[in-house]
Amino acid sequence: MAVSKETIVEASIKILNRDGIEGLSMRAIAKELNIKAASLYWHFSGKLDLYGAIAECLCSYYEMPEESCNPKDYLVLSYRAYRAILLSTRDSVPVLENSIPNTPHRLEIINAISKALLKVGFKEENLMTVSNLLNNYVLSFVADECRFKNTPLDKIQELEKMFNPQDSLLLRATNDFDEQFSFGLRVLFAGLEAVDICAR
Amino acid sequence: MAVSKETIVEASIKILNRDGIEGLSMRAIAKELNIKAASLYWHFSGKLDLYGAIAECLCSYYEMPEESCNPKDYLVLSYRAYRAILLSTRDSVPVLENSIPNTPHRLEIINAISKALLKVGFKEENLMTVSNLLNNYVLSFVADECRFKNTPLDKIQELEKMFNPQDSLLLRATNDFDEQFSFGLRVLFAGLEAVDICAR
DNA sequence: ACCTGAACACCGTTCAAGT
DNA sequence: ACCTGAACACCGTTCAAGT
Repeated sequence: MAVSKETIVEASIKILNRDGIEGLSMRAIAKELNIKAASLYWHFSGKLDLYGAIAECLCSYYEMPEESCNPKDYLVLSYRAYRAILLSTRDSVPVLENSIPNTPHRLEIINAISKALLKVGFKEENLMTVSNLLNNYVLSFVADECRFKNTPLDKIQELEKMFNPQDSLLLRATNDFDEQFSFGLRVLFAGLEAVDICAR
Repeated sequence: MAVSKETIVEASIKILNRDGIEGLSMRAIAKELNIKAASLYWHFSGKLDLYGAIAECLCSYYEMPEESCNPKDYLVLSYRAYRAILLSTRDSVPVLENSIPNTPHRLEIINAISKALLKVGFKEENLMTVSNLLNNYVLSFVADECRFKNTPLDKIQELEKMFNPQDSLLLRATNDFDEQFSFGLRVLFAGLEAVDICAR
């Protein structure tokens, strides 16, 4: 049974979750599929092309919120769903960052969010700036979140002592990631409205 | 004449500016200094240790703004200076991201900014959250800025057409990076105040 | 104290050749 | 259409040995 783009992507995601992006070598993917690394180049032009396919697959699981509700809630729900996808697969952030969002599902997400941003009242000329700001927020938040979750407790306490010689404020602050993520979103939306590139 | 940690870092920065982080291999650094790659391991425990030293060196050029002016201006000037350092050396962002900020100059910057954030009125329990938000903003902004500047014009126009079938709004929006950077900072500060984790 | 040679265990990618 | 063997040009890191 011949492999396909789909089975290669599937195997890649399996390896990502097991070994992280460090372990995602062409040879490792090939081994997972019982073929040789060179064969992968018949399906993909190179590693970045494969990253693009992985990212596209991840984004295909994106659950579009209901159109009906008000556009601001829609945006918050969109970004929550975006984060959920990023959290579902280990090291998804560098995969997304190193691939161009020119595939159907990724463009669909971008378009849906762009439309909602315009509905909320952001000026069209600021659309790219605003969506970049929000996109970077989500990506860097999740990257930090994963780094934190993959750091052993003693290392964290070591770092804590450096930044805050008193006591462990850091841990208390960073424990609830859902709440922290929502907090950041509130900050960004409030800020964007206040700086009145918003029409209303 | 034997090399030292300093000359190794110097050579590394030279290579970064010339070839980017892809070109910064242990062998390339050694060649630049007319030694062999294995020798570097007498000075540094590994590549991440070297990244830490490069980051520390870059941060030593940080120009602390005057203490006297009001704390909010101080913060804006701090983040501008931070961005200036990141822009001064190619691919500095991944170097910073992959090293632990436990060296003197980096801690100095973190402490100075923390103090200013508290002065502005942010609650101590939110200090880490707020400074992470701002730090991530600067890093991801500069990463995008560099990506944009290193992308040939025809590639950019190709992408533009994908996101905005009408015309080239993107280019107009992203031309002035200084202004864009300040815009993002204004958004974040306005948002942080509005979400009233700010005491005043 | 500082450096090297040689090796180990890897990478991504190419390409003629196989079926 | 799909895969392989073999090679090319690299990596980071270790370690006994040299001066």
